[in-house]
Amino acid sequence: MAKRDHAEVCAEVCTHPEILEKVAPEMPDEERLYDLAELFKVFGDTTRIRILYVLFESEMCVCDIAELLNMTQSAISHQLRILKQAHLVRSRRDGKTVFYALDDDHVRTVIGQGMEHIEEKHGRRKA
Amino acid sequence: MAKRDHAEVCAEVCTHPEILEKVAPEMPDEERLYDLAELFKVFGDTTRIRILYVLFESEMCVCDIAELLNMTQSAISHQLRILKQAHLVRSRRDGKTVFYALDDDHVRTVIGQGMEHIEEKHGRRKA
DNA sequence: CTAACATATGAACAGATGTTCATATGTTTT
DNA sequence: AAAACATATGAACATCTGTTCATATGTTAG
Repeated sequence: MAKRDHAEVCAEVCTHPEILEKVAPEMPDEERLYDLAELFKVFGDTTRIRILYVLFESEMCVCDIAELLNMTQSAISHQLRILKQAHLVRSRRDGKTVFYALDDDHVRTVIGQGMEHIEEKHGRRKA
Repeated sequence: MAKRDHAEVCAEVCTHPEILEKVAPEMPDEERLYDLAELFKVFGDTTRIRILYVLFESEMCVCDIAELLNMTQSAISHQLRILKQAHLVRSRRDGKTVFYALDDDHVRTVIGQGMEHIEEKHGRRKA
């Protein structure tokens, strides 16, 4: 037993294999982690972030959002669909127009934390 | 003044233009919003989320992470670079090995809120 | 210095993503 | 019913993203 698979050598040498055995069972299901990444993917687009910010202020129809963000109605509609599927916005129909609003308080928290993070790390004003 | 550009008709008709004027000035700089989206983009990948989760437990070297997630050392290293650029992890060298750890408490908060969100919306256990 | 090892990085490729364009759906008005 | 309007959606296209492969960098041991 002089040698094993080359790929596995490190795990036995470079640090503590007992950590691996401790951490592994603590990991959430693959599916949960996948869903979580999918959720953040939704936040990870400028257009969608801008839409969410706009909706912080008040509910709004597709056309207003498009006007406000200076984008196509189609583009906004596509993005709203994604936001809705992620349960970040909800919609309400009133005649011809459809109003969108934030669906969830987590949106504010998550975005707030994100903002705090970048202001702390990026935009250091003083020492 | 019977008609204007077709594209702008909606904004004057479908809802309240005064909202547009109220909301527009409340929007953060384009640059801030861009940075925010960039940050969430970093969270929006399964591999990186898994890395962050692993680091919840303890600091760890590249090789251990690769082993734990059953991925290439190269792939992990690439992702760690992205996480580091986003100030989500920091690294410390000890001889040949480099240890990575969470750089920020916002990471825990953001991921926590994300988890809460999906558990609430997705994984409804009962009515 | 050289060998061995842990990590980093550049190029390339496949797959995912956002916008546009054309058009469909659904609602109100006449 | 038809016209007008707000919104939704499918296909196509260009761009971005993550992994792999090969190799470079940096550190320690001999």
